[in-house]
Amino acid sequence: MGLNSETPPIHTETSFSGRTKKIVRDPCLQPCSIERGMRILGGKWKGSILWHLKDGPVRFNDLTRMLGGASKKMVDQRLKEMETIGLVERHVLQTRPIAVAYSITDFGKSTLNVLEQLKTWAEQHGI
Amino acid sequence: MGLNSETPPIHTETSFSGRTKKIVRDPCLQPCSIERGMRILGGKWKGSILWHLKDGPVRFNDLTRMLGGASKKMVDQRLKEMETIGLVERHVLQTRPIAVAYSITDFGKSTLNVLEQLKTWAEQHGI
DNA sequence: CGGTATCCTCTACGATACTG
DNA sequence: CAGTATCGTAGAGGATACCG
Repeated sequence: MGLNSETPPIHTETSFSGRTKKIVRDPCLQPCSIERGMRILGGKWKGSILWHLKDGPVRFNDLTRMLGGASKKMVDQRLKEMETIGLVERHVLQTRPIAVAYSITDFGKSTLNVLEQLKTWAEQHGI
Repeated sequence: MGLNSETPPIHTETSFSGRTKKIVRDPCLQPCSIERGMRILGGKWKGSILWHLKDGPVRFNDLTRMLGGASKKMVDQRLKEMETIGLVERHVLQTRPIAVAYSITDFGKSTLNVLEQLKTWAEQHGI
């Protein structure tokens, strides 16, 4: 699964319409694949979320607690982003009160190597 | 080389002084090492910079061109951050006009595994 | 060439309160 | 419980101009 299959070009276009200057510079269309990868995983809580889901589904509030410091709003936003990308899945459990669990997809699992390396690196260097 | 050797605690402290509410929440003091690692490497251009320096010193303007879309200001900021952390080194070449080259340190090289994994992942999944 | 300085916009993110 | 709504601020980051 992928988002697009070709290396996208740098897209820096400047158009003038009357006095209005509009610059189109899509931050995801980067020439360097590392940069593009970082745009997906490098967000503020994304790596951690993925990591905390690796051992099984986790419920929303539990997740926010695990992240220690992230507001519900932020976690919600990141989860939605990651759901549309296909990194995580959302499951509604029919209970009262309602419960929602998030799980990692196969695509999400494909990032765990990278994250593990990052974790190892961080720990080895006392980050 | 490391920044600190122990896992820092969550530091979320709320203090009231009169009417003023001040919340201390240092973004670098995260319980999850992945999150902390991301704070170092996950910044907007840091991974790419490191990657482009891996084959030898690169001059400032060349670097900005390689990054394709980053302003001089941004590159400058990132480089300074990364210099103080010890990821890169700055060398002034005595020429006219002046030339400055940046190189990767040993500590910087220690990140290349992670970045390589990220690159591979991104390319395999068409990111 | 390798930056600084200035200005300005936009959005990331936190706090807080509310809802089905 | 799992969000949504609203508001507010700090800072990220771009444009532009200037300098030794």
